[in-house]
Amino acid sequence: MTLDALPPHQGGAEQLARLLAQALLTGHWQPGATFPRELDISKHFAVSRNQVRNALTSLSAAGLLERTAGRGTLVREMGDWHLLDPLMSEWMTGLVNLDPQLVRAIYAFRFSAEPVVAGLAAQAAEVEDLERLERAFAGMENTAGSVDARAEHAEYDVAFHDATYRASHNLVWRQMGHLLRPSIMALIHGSQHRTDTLDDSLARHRQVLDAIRHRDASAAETAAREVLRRTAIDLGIVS
Amino acid sequence: MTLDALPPHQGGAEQLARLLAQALLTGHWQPGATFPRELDISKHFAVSRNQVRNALTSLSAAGLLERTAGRGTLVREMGDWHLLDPLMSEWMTGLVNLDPQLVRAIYAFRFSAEPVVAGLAAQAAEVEDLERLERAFAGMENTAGSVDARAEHAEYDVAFHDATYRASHNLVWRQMGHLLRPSIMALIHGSQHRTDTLDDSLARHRQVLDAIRHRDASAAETAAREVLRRTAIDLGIVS
DNA sequence: CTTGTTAAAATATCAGACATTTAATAGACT
DNA sequence: AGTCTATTAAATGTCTGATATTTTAACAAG
Repeated sequence: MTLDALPPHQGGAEQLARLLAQALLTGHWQPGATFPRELDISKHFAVSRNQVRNALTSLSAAGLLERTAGRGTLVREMGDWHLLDPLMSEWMTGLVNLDPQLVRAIYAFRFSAEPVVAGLAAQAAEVEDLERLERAFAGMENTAGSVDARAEHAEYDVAFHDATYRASHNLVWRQMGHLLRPSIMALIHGSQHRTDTLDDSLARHRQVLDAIRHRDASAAETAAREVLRRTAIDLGIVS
Repeated sequence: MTLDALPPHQGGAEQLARLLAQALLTGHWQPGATFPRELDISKHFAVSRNQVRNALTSLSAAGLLERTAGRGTLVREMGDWHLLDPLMSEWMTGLVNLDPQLVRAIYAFRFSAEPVVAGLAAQAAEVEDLERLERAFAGMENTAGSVDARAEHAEYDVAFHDATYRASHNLVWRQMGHLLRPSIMALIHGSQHRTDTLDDSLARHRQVLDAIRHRDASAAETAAREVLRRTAIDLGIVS
């Protein structure tokens, strides 16, 4: 695959990194293939070799590329990607072409992990955590009806789950909140948005919130599982 | 804090990055403090400014530093560290001065996560996964007695838990295996190494292996919890 | 007291030469 | 023929010095 299929580029090595990363994430290059040379990228986008090198440094730090002197740059396979690198989450948000296998993997992770996280949150949540959760939930309620507030609703959805991870008060779990945005965003398309399912989703989120508020760990676990269950069934993760 | 307290340096930006990272990880600089300037580091270690910039790029990608043009380089607090970055795990291994709060956080994560992972492994393990687990367990058995094989025993211990994460066959869980090495290594010091507790540990690992082999998810969960329980009690994570 | 200007200091970027590593190729010797 | 050894080419890595940009602080003018 060549560079010609990519959109133009404007300003900054970070933008260039995002551009190339998104191309890699959506499978524009086969794993194991050789990536274009630095000078070719430099010519194509009319940027300095430095910018290219900075961008490629980010991509190889994220496990998307493997560079060796003399040989060139190789495209790594999905299993080598650093899915928990915050940069990866940033690059993934807004992509509608994400590999379904990847979406499934991330959601399967959430389906197994979030009940535990909710349980920990119920044990460790402080006042500010509850306030964050309540703000996010209120936002979800307010934006539930209108069709043109779907993006905003998704943001509150992300905020709710992220608040759950943060409420666990564990440094490691908290970092995984980064995965939420791409995971939730990737599923907006392809979901039904019927009013009854939306009400259902709201009710289940409320149960999570209540369980955490009452410091009931096992109730929070089952409630979190219920929140994710329907989508998990749709994705074939659980029956 | 100045650079004078750091050991000398030899060869490569990666080595320099490791050196500085380990200094940051062990708290040589206070969060919020300003890090030495590029040129000062360059002078002090007698390396080119390029090497310094490459090293600092890694450190800021890992969330250890925050660099802004004109202002300088600031030291970030522990909550901002990217604990799941593989480079971080590499830098942490071999450190005996790790912040106890960090060790506790990582272990608390494992204590909540590994039962789930073991359960998934019981559902998803394939032949090669079982072989990996058995090889690691056999290594643990063979190195259990001798005192001077403690390091080797720890390696097999890491391999066993890593094999569990891999057996879950989930791309996200698999990445978290990186955390195992620093977590296990950090606990070798300070543990008792009494023969009976070691036998006990071996027996519990065997139960995990057997549960996965028999595809018994809930048995694997409880067995994994038992493996981690004693240390969790010692660290005050659970009572 | 506020605003605008200037100067200093730090990181960011650029350009070009040079170094190092890797792979392929051509030759020489057995 | 086959194998080992130079040689060459091509790619990434590194160095150096100059320049650009950003931020902060000092200071002067209104």
